[in-house]
Amino acid sequence: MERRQNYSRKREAILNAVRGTKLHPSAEWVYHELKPSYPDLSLGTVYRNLAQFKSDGVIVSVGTVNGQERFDGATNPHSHFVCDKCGSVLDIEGGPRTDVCSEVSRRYGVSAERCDIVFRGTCASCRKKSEKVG
Amino acid sequence: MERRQNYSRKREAILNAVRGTKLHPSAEWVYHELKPSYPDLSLGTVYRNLAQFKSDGVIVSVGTVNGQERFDGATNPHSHFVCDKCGSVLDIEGGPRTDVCSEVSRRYGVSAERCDIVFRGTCASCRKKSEKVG
DNA sequence: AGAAAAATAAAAATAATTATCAATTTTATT
DNA sequence: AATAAAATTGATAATTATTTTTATTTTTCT
Repeated sequence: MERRQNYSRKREAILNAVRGTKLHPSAEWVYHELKPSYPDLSLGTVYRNLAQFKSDGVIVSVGTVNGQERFDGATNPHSHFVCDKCGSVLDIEGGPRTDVCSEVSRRYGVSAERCDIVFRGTCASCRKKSEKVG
Repeated sequence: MERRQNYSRKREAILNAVRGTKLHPSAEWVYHELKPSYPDLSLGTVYRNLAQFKSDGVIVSVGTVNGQERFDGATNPHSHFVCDKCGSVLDIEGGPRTDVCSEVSRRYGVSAERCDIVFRGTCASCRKKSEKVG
């Protein structure tokens, strides 16, 4: 008989933590989020499980922001906005991504399976702060 | 009188190394590329100058591939393809990026200045290799 | 319950990047 | 060309994010 997956409490909690926020969290964030409820949680476990989820396609990597990899529990095709000032990540809905992927695959002879679109600039909140100061 | 920039031999060589390749190199790559011609070149100098160029907008970051930041000396708007197997990065020309940026800025109240589109999958060369093996 | 397999904690190890600082190179001035 | 001032560098240490290791614990199977 084949093994079940996801049969650890902590593994479940890690996945739920990623799915339960719009913050596109880092491993560190997940760790600190769960530490109160799971006092013996280890940071290595968070990293190990996030890597597993990512390679299983259960979660997705948004890329590296300020040196830390950020994750997204929503796997439906969408883009992201990253604030260069505070590093916050925002979901951007829409966009004809699968079309573009097959177009690129054909034109360049590659096999483009995913297409990550990342907008960068200043988020609304940081824009307000800049106005007040400068 | 104001200071000139770029008045170091090594700094110039670093910029030329990035501009002179389509490989979208990492700091390490640039270092090994220049080491023969500049035997006393230090890796820290490469990192320091790449960071400077990047913040000056003279070069651009393609993002992190296998834990290493990759750079592009071409700053004209274009997208990239990253091979998940070998980590090679390919330029993808075209795409209505500035339009999309202002659209996103308006819709989400942010200030999207750049839009990085990264395709991921398997490159032509790695596809061939897979065919031979599997 | 008890054995086998998988997952974990804690700590050490790695790898990429950044900071430090004395020495060198470059530029400006004489 | 000599010199002073400023910027840049090499070498090394320090950080930081992430991965690996191993003994122990948890989970599943019987």
